[in-house]
Amino acid sequence: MSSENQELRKAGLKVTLPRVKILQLLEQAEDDNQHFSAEDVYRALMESGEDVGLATVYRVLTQFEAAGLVVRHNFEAGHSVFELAKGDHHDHIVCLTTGEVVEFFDEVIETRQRQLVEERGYELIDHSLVLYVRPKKD
Amino acid sequence: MSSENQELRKAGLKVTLPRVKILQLLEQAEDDNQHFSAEDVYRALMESGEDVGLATVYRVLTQFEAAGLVVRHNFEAGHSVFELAKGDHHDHIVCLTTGEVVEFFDEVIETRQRQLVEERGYELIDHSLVLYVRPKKD
DNA sequence: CTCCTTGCAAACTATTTGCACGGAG
DNA sequence: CTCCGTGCAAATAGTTTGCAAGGAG
Repeated sequence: MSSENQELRKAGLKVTLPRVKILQLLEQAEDDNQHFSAEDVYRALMESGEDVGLATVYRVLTQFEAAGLVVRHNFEAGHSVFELAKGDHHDHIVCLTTGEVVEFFDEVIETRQRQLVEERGYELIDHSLVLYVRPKKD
Repeated sequence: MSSENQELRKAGLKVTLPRVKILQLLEQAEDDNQHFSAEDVYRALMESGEDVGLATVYRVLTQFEAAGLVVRHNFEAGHSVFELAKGDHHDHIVCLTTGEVVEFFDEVIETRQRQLVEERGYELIDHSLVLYVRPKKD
């Protein structure tokens, strides 16, 4: 019994082929390419011969997000990308030249954010930090 | 001769009614409401009796962005908001309860960002930091 | 069996573009 | 005058939804 099935059940979702396939795909993602658009997922499924509709991909990803299995990012306008929720929070560095996405976590920044928000009488619910970079030339 | 006209010329744009009106609107924005979607701008113009097409609003805002007069943000998926570029860089706190947007600038975070990117062999081109909050209940 | 899911197509939302006319310089 | 800029409608891109058929428990 694959672990995906249990994760799905735990999330209150029936174990169906599209859900299992999509979850597998996200879990098997290379370290350097863990961020997928709905199209990416759709294309990958097509290529491995799975006959899943794009609408289903969107539905499944949205359900996964609601269940906390997946996190949705909006690095750029016009489309979302999804990545498997690995429990740990992290922010992103997006390379404008190569499109590469690097994850990072920095306690100094995290702490400072909480402080700034507190000072202004708010409670920090979530945050999004994206650093857009280019390879250092020299 | 209004200052808007000069700003437009400096940006290499002809002085036309839609451009002047939109620029005025952005400049006259209240301190607590400086972030407009294209729809917001369009609606405001309609209400003041100006007959400008939504397509033109998009075109003008995009030109303003290219000219550096305006900055575009994607706080949430599905639509952009624009604010007048005031020269200074700042980040945003978005209240999930009231929709309010507060600007802030923190040197500790700014410095740290540059550091993190350098360490990884990149050059920081731009960044986007949005803190999503709720009013502190007590 | 009974719902939850799915595929497909149509619907939607935000934004962009083609085109002929109108206005700025 | 000569183009650039504009309004309108049609086109696009990403995402969502209605519906009837299919599948999980």
